[in-house]
Amino acid sequence: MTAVLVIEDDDRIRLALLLALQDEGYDAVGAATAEEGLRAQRRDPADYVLVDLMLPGLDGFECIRQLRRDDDVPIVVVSARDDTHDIVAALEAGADDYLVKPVAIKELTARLRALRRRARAVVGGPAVEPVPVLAFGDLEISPDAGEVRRDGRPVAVTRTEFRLLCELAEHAGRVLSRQQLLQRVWGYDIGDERLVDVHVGRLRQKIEPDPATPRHLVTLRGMGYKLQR
Amino acid sequence: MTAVLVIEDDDRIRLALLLALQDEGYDAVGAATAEEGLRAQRRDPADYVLVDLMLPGLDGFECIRQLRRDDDVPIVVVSARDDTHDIVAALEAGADDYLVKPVAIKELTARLRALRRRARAVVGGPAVEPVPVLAFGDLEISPDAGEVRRDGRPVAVTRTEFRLLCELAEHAGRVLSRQQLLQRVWGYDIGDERLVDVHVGRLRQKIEPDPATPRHLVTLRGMGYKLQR
DNA sequence: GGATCTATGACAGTTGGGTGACAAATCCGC
DNA sequence: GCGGATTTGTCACCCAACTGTCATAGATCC
Repeated sequence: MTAVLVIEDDDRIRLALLLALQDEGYDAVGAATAEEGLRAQRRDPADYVLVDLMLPGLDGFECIRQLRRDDDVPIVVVSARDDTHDIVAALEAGADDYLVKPVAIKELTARLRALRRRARAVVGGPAVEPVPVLAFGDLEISPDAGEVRRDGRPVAVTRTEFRLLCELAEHAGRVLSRQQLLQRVWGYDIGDERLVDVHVGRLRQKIEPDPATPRHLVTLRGMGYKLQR
Repeated sequence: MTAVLVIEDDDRIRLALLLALQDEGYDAVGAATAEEGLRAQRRDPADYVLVDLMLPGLDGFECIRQLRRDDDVPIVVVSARDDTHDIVAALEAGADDYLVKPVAIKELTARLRALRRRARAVVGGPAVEPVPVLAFGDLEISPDAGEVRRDGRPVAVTRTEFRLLCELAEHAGRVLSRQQLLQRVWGYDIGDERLVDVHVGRLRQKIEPDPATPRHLVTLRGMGYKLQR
């Protein structure tokens, strides 16, 4: 059965969603806080996660980022706030869809089905499907395969380096500030920005032909880092 | 460049969408009917398709089904109708997302990016998100990339110069007083206005073919500076 | 021609980023 | 569990690049 995790602090709404989803044939479980939800998803991963934005403690955005960090589960935001800023921020954080309360259960399930078509394409599909690769000149990154190659030869990078690289690759050509990187790779709200420098330095040692004069992973003084061709 | 096909019969809306998407760095093309859109997509497949539901002749639902029949392109419905029935029907027909007019362009592009994360896995999909560029003749400024180009060649500018340039570019064609620039670039309420001169001068050295007779970054004596084509 | 506004070169103080060293934390084979 | 290897985060130092100030020269207006 398809399992859905509903992270929502309002008991009435959570219950209503759970019942409606169960009516539609889903195996729905609830969590009242982000922390609880994250724990539940780690323990027993659902096929979809519904998350509210305004949660006590860890808020929805942070919750999304943390979910996304170690899971590719489709995430749908269900929020009372109908504000472009929130929508963009939630999607940037890693959400797949954003619905404004009150939601029609039929629409919700239709959107879940639409998401499944895409999500399933990743895991299922033909066995010999070409692994998606982001290429930057002589540099190749396969986020799904967890692999980095230079000139076709595999390069051993650590997990943190890999996440950092993926984050930069995902936004190739754009500057990402140290803050943004800390936020997206480490999930820190605040923290020592120099940490990013160190990992960028280490990454350069591995992926740049000449680490002293980076060609791909470049510094924009005062702004941040970016990955380019 | 990432291509978007916009299928929408209302000329005004189609044009507005095309312009907004082009501003965001997409290669956007339009079609006024479903038939025209289908033909365009077969001839020269875009990376995303935006489609209206109420189209003359073949309607949006049918259009989606036909697109879906021979293409896995992400499809986003942009419709004036905010009705659960329509939403469910469109998603069932094969659409990936559904937005209600009027759409915020920032939300639209955020949703396209979110879709890309999912779609990428299928066929390699669109590579990386395009980076918006402001163009002034031979001068290109890309706020997101933190990059300035002249005649296509990158120009190294410092952070302050870059901010100054972006501020001027954002209000292209309009005079900005030294006060305004100080306020917006430096955040000073008061301060030495000469400071602006110095940075304008440095910027000219870098972006003007002949810094002594500026063509883009011009002085309006007694008023301030402006950036023009 | 004088007053006012702008351009620019020089300079010193400051900032920002690269890097190596090191200790804590984590992983891994046994 | 245990011990070594690897990874991770913190720190401090150094250098290069950047910034703001000032003085002077040049341009423009009336």
